[in-house]
Amino acid sequence: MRVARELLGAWLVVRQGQRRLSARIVETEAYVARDAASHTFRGPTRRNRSMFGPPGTLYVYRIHQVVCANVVTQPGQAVLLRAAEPGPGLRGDTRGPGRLCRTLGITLLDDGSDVVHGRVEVRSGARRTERIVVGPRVGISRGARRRLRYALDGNRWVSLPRPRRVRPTA
DNA sequence: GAAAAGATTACCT
DNA sequence: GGTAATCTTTTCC
Repeated sequence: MRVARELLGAWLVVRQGQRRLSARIVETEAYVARDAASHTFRGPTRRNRSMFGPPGTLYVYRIHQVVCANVVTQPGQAVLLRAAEPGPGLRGDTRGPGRLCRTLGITLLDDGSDVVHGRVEVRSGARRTERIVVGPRVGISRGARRRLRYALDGNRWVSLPRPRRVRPTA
């Protein structure tokens, strides 16, 4: 979950042919070991196999009609990218994990790729002075109370409901 | 082989 | 604020 905080402010860059779509990550959620809400809770399956890959692996899965993207931190653990602020020239809605992937063009084909050398790239950038807020995770029924959701305080691209509690330690 | 649930989103009242 | 859409993966018989 340390990585979940470090990813805040990082740039997500997707190569789309000649174009490069970029957005700045403003909201994440951590899914850790022995976490009942995690897809890895019941062991490896065909869907979550890339989540057991090495750190830096992209885990993309489908839910309902959309796909969501995660960055693997340790085998079996990952950080869900929930929202981002559109970069220069990027238009579209990137508020929410499904819309973020749709707007940036991330698909199931990117599942298992490397976020350093792959088509979908994460560039850690210097975070500004924004504070980090934490709150309960959303959209899940098990382990929802754990405060593993992180966001940049006051950023308008953070999805609702917004976390409110300012993180205790700087 | 059949049934249930889901890390969501959009649209209705 | 509540519910439906929609379909894949997982789970159970």
